[in-house]
Amino acid sequence: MRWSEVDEVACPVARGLSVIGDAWTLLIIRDCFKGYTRFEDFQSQTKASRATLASRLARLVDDGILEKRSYQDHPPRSEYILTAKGQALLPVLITLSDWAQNELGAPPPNMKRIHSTCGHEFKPVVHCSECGEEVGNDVSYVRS
Amino acid sequence: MRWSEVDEVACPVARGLSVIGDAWTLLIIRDCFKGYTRFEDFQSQTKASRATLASRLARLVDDGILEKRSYQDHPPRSEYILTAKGQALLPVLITLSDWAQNELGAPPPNMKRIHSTCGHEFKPVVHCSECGEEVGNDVSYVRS
DNA sequence: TTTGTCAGTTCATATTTTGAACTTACGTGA
DNA sequence: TCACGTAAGTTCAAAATATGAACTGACAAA
Repeated sequence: MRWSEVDEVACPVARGLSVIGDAWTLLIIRDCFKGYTRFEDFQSQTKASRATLASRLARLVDDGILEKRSYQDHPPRSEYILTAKGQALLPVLITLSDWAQNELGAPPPNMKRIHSTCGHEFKPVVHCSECGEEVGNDVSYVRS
Repeated sequence: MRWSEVDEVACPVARGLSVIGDAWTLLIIRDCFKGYTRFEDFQSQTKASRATLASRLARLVDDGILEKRSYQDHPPRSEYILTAKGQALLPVLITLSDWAQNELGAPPPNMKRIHSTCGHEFKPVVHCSECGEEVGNDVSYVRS
């Protein structure tokens, strides 16, 4: 099976990965969260080749993760903005970043994550929707 | 820059993606969480080509995400088990799966996620480590 | 007039991925 | 004993993708 066909698999992880699971894509989205919006920004931040970058951006627009907006007509210039669908990826980025820091010894990001409501820099803590308690490694999967 | 060089970038997201950010890798890890351990299992579940699968498994072992255990010597047969580092990826998989279900309309997984401590199927809810309240879209990033 | 910016595209060359067949070593049933 | 079946890969040629560098087009600033 080609990677381009994973979107046909009936599994939410596979479907998610068909959109954001290849090289460079999540790096571009990370930059969107940092506030970057333009082609040249993405190029200098990710260092992906220009051709790859152009194709990734087009796919993300196609998939409704980014919105392409023209900010000038002559010459045509565009910027890319996260849609709601794209913004909903924040938890994925957060958990990935935390995993890399805890398990790979990756350096902390050069950005602080602030909970706007309380104003503090924070770590995300996962709780159980049913009992309200914090969830750690006490998760298991059973066939349904 | 080649994708194989992203591991040199000083950013936790990039470092994380250098390990799990390419096609097939996270799909293999998903299967590990489902309890699969063998080459043929991964092949029939992911449908990645055998060559790609072999190279991904080797990389995951190299990176300490999976442990390769021999379960028979003649002929040599191995199984792959998640290490603690690998198990720590569960939140990434959960958030990705939930995003795909909510935003892509992906079907629910064929597995139930159980909070062993309380015994219920649950949804993960992210809380703020500082104020304890639930965190939604009220997250912002500022340069530090 | 030269240089710079921006959002790409084009191109020839590398690198990766693909499916299919092959390998090795055993077990099973006829 | 012979033909299959299983398992974990490897090998191969062909196809698909990615790469860096150069180019484009339209403008702006020095």
